[in-house]
Amino acid sequence: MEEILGIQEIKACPIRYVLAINDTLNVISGKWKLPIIGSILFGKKRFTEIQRNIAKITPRMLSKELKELELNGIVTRNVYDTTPVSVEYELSESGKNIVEVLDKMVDWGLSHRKSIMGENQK
Amino acid sequence: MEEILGIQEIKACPIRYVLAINDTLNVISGKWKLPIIGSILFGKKRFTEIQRNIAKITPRMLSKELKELELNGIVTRNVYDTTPVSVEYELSESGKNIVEVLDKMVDWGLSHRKSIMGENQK
DNA sequence: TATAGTGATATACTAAAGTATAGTGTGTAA
DNA sequence: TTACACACTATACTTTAGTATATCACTATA
Repeated sequence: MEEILGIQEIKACPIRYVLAINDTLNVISGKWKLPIIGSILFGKKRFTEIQRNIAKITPRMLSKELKELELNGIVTRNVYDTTPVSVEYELSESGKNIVEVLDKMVDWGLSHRKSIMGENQK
Repeated sequence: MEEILGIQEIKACPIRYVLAINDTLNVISGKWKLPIIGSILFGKKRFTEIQRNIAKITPRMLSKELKELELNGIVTRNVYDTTPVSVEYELSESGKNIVEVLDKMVDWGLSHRKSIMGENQK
């Protein structure tokens, strides 16, 4: 029943629904966006802290992705006038809410894994 | 409150949660996977029907993506022994359930869009 | 016999995403 | 004054994703 509702929403399929899905995908797809979101999910962090948090990310990628996330309103960049300047990155409200999407993805991912295991045991 | 629950789920952050999110992302990211899922969401379809459904997809891409979706257990391929053979593609149960994830993505995408509009009007 | 449809595959290419490595300007601590 | 931390940027490169175009074996219809 719940599934049918979802289907009908997509069935109506106005362009803005497709756009909304794409917006969401753009925020979370790519190799580094999720790790970055994960890293600042429980509080603001500085550039180098995030970098230390995420194994193998290069400063180039971190800088590039943070800029993109900021531009898209997912991350807020706070510059403090200390010497030397310190910069903290934080999730916006929207950024925090994405957790709801991630939770659904975890649910689906886990149940899909289970269903595949079941197949293999047949 | 609901948000906090989600956060704590991720906070525990065992490797399999991260894997689950990645599984889900792999199913829906890329240029053609969502259009393909959309095309067969309301019933099985044949190769050429899907191709006609999705503007500008090449047979190479459709073939490649369908294979991948089948391998990942999202799509089922049914071959009928007619002359010439006809092949129908259909979403698996898991494939159908992904709609729940998509719905959440629509919700977040729309509310994020709204929040950004609000910013611009300040 | 020619033409078109079905369900693809092969080869070669371009574009986008990501990596490697080095370097910048500022300040602090030994 | 040497060395290191911070917050990056620049240049060049490789890898992956996606495109373009041609072709295949088969069959049905004109």
